[in-house]
Amino acid sequence: MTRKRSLPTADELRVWREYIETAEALRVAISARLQSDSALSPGDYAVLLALSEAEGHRMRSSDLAAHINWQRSRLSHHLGRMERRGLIGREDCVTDSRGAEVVLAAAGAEAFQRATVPHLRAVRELFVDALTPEQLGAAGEVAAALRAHVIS
Amino acid sequence: MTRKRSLPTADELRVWREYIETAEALRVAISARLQSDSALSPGDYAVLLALSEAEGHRMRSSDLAAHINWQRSRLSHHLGRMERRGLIGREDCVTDSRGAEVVLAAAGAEAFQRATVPHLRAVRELFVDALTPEQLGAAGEVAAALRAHVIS
DNA sequence: ATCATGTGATTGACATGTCAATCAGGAGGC
DNA sequence: GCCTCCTGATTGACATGTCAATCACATGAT
Repeated sequence: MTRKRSLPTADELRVWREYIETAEALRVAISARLQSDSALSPGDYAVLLALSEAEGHRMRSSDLAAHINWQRSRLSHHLGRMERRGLIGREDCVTDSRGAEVVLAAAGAEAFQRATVPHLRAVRELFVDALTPEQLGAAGEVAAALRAHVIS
Repeated sequence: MTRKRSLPTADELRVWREYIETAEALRVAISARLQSDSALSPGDYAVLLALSEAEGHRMRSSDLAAHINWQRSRLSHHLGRMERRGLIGREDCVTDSRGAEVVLAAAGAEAFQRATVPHLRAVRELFVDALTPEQLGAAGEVAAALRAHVIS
């Protein structure tokens, strides 16, 4: 009957705003917990998590960037800051002189240890506990549908 | 029977990651559309939208910050950049010499006009069209539940 | 070997965001 | 008036993020 509308209705727009603002508020809240529990930013945590799970607690810079889905230049800047704080180190790569290996430093491993349980607890308290099991399932489905649509 | 777990299960964690990463990916995708359609950032758009809807296309700086839910310092920095680009202007406030009034400039009004329809179309295409009506409703409920829980 | 081309990583310039400090002007008590 | 305290707004220092340019080395063709 009616042609497909090209613009969202007021209700659809309201849901969009709630969706995006809520996700942002959650991100901020979880970041704040992480920061106060362990003095790590979400970026620090992502890097340290990847290194902790890596063979020998070390990884090629490019592989690390791909693993956490970052641009290389972003990683390079972030590693510079993390290196200054003693959380990670950088070494030359044996098999490719262009390459750099990122190594988990002792302080980094310790900070990550300190961060992980409180962080997971925060995810549970702020996200999982806010939703009924049905809502949690729905959230997963919505994310999957959106992801499939955005990527394609 | 079992005590409440303090940490999320692997499934719960997976949903969390999908949720937060998808929201981020959507934010980036919508930003990119906005940027290429109108050379405006999401921050620019929020400011221009508020000014466009304001009486006389002008607003007190603090009111504007409260309206779009920004810290005052963030707004101040952003207005500085927008002023340099000629999108807005700043005038002294008549009733309070401390205050500043932010005014929509001609270039800002024009850029906003150019941005709004493509932006709404992008929201429809990337968000609304990705979801069934049931999923859209569920997304709204999930956001409401999370928001209520995070705020409290 | 040398040269062109591609790849790994860093860098610089800039936009964006936070926090704490500052600064100017209002508001009330005296 | 004058002093103190509160409030509106800006600023500076820094963390974070993007993009384009750069630089060094690897790789393959000749």
